[in-house]
Amino acid sequence: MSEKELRRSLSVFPIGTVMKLTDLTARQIRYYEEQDLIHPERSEGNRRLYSLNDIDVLLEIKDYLAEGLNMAGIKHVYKKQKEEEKKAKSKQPLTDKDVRRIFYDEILSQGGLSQKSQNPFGMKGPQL
DNA sequence: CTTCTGACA
DNA sequence: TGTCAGTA
Repeated sequence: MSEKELRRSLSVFPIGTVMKLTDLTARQIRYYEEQDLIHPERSEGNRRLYSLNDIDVLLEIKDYLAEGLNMAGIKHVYKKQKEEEKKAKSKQPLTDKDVRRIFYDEILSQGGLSQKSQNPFGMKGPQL
């Protein structure tokens, strides 16, 4: 692991800072943690400490939500993303955008995973 | 003052 | 998801 990755993984921000950086409510941020989408560490006083990586994920989740995906859809994306990561280690490296495009198509073609009252019409498509 | 967990008129 | 309570 490079030093840069290590630093991005250091948990140092309290939830208040993450709220301002992501525009998400504390309720949402904690909920996504329950869904195992992020894994913040805890301080001595049991306070959550987030890393830059956690913030990036939160920002991505916000995008997926805006694109009309519900929790099931988002979890599906990350699940598939991990599967691809393993394959990529032995084969050709897949970029983050490739992963997004591939699963965006896959998910939408299946029709499901989109949020009920949202996107009554069509989705705009991934911003690549 | 900020964050945490649990709960729901 | 919002929000209120009672803490730490």
